[in-house]
Amino acid sequence: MLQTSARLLKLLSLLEMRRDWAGDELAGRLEVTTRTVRRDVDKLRELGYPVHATTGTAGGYRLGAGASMPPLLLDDEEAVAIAVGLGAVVSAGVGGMEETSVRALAKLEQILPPKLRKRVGAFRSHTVGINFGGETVDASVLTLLANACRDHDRLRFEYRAHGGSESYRITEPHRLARAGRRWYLLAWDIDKADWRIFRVDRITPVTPTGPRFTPRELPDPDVSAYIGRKVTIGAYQTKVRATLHCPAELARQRIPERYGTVTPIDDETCELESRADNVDGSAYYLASFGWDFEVHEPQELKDRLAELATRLTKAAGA
Amino acid sequence: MLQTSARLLKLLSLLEMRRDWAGDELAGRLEVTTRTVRRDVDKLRELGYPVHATTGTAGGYRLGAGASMPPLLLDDEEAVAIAVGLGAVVSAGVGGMEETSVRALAKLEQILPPKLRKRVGAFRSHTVGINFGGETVDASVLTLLANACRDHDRLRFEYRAHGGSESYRITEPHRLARAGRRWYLLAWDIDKADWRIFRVDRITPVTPTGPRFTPRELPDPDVSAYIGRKVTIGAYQTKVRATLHCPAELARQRIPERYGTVTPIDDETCELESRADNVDGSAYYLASFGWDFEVHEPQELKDRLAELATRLTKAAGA
DNA sequence: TCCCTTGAGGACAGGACCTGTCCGCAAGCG
DNA sequence: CGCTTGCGGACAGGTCCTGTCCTCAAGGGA
Repeated sequence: MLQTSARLLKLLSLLEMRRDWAGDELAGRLEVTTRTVRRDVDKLRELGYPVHATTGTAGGYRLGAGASMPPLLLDDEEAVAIAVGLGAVVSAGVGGMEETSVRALAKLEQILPPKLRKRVGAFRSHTVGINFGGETVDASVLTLLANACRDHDRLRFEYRAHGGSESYRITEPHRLARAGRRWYLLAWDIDKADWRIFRVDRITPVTPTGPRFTPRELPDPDVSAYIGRKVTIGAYQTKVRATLHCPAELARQRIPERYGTVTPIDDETCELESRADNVDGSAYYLASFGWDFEVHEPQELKDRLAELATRLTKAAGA
Repeated sequence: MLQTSARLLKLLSLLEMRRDWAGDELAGRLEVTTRTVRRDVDKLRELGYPVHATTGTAGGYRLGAGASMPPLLLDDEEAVAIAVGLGAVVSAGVGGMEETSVRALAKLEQILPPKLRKRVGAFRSHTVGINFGGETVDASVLTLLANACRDHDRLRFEYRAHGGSESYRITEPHRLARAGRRWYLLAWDIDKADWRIFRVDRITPVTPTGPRFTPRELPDPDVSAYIGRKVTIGAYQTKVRATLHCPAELARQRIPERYGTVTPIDDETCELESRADNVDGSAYYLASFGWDFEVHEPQELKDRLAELATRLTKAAGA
């Protein structure tokens, strides 16, 4: 019964929208009797979505957190907000779990009504990006690649090689992965008849995507490791060592374990050790804490800091 | 029929998961005949979710983008990724549409299974935050406040006033809003019997939330404007004027309209004018472009840059 | 061009399911 | 104690669902 299914969905949407609902209200909204509401609530429960109910004057229904994830019923604005937000996170590479985020974003964008997609696009172009020293990647390119991987669609794109020369590639995209601060695409290059790793920020995809292909066996089951091996230069290569003039506890609060390790020296200072792929990023990151610090290595970072200091001195004026 | 509804949901989930599905496959997954699959597909279409179908050898079903947003069926990982990502965006205040993002996040967290919620929490604490000069706000505090506003739950919290003194507040929370780089809560303070505006980063909420209350008429229908008027100090108050040593076009590419206006001076330089609430933020932002620049006002920003330059000189070592 | 594959959809029959109505019960709350 | 609100059994009429069978239509490959 279509009406029943639609009503169940609507009921779920109502329950997600507000926390407490009286049976009466729900019945009114759904245009059925309260008896039917009770039955529908039961159905949701049978489907595994725990709807709590309380009796008495202030009673009502309330959707709880269950064992599995219920369908998310978003209104237009929320959908746009998630697309924009997730896009910002993904393209800046913050938050961790990058691949999954891209997958989720791709899923969302695929079913996003065109009207909303436009709004997302408009927002992305007018929004201050999170850009923390590293290059950002266009979120729409990422979702396009993610979808092509998922759907085994052949992909054609312009690729700007390191030297600046452009080439036209026809590929069978297999995986999207992050290494360091960059996104990479692992794909089978048709013309070269071999696996290639492409930097996503150098890709300009050609739409529409091509015909479907049958996936090949990957050159290595652990794609991240494979990319990490192949893309030797750049990613998380340089060791950074610095003394921070602040208590270790404070530093630990501000600096996530993921970024690096903090070792106390005395009550007032501590040592930070981490790896960075991007000297600029590290420079801004260290500067942003507001503590005094000294960098011991790499020299490159010290040079960059000196350079930055010069620029800022000039910027501050006479 | 429960089975039918559940099957429709499962069908939708399958269609969201992969792009192309053969009728056979779907029938197998759903354990019904292909005839029933066809009928179910029809039902989805009637519900407004456009399912395209192609005949022939490479035929199959495919979910398209419709007029309205279909329910998002996320797997566990995707749900966690969205919660983490959106949390990062919201607490850093990037991406725009802050209020809606918080609403969406609150909705998601409310139905997030406890197991996943733990994973989200773990991730948040181990993750490098986006922290661009401004204070970040705890995403879980924000969602808690958003939910309290939505559900009209009384809220108790510890509040650290400007001077550092703590007070215990019992409030009726009404709205959450951003002004400048900060989050504010507009609430009715029970003890003071008046409206108060609280900075979210100074709030430590006490769980659980209290009993429900009936919302009052807001002191001003335009809450942002109201907060903007009341919170005179800080928010987007200072005018920033700087000369950038780069072509105007380039600057316009990097600097979103939202942040400020760029006026060309000559082919090599341009002027940037914007407003900032946060001198630190502006300092890092300007520095991050990699162009030479000079700040004309405010003096505070120049001081900060000079200070930063000193620190960086020291950091770069002898 | 022909044939195979795959989706579309009408007809049919048996059965499952849904809904509204009526009613007695239980649990909060004042 | 009484009011409000949710719970759920029973019942009857009607709707809807499913599998089966069959004929078409539209791509794609040989």
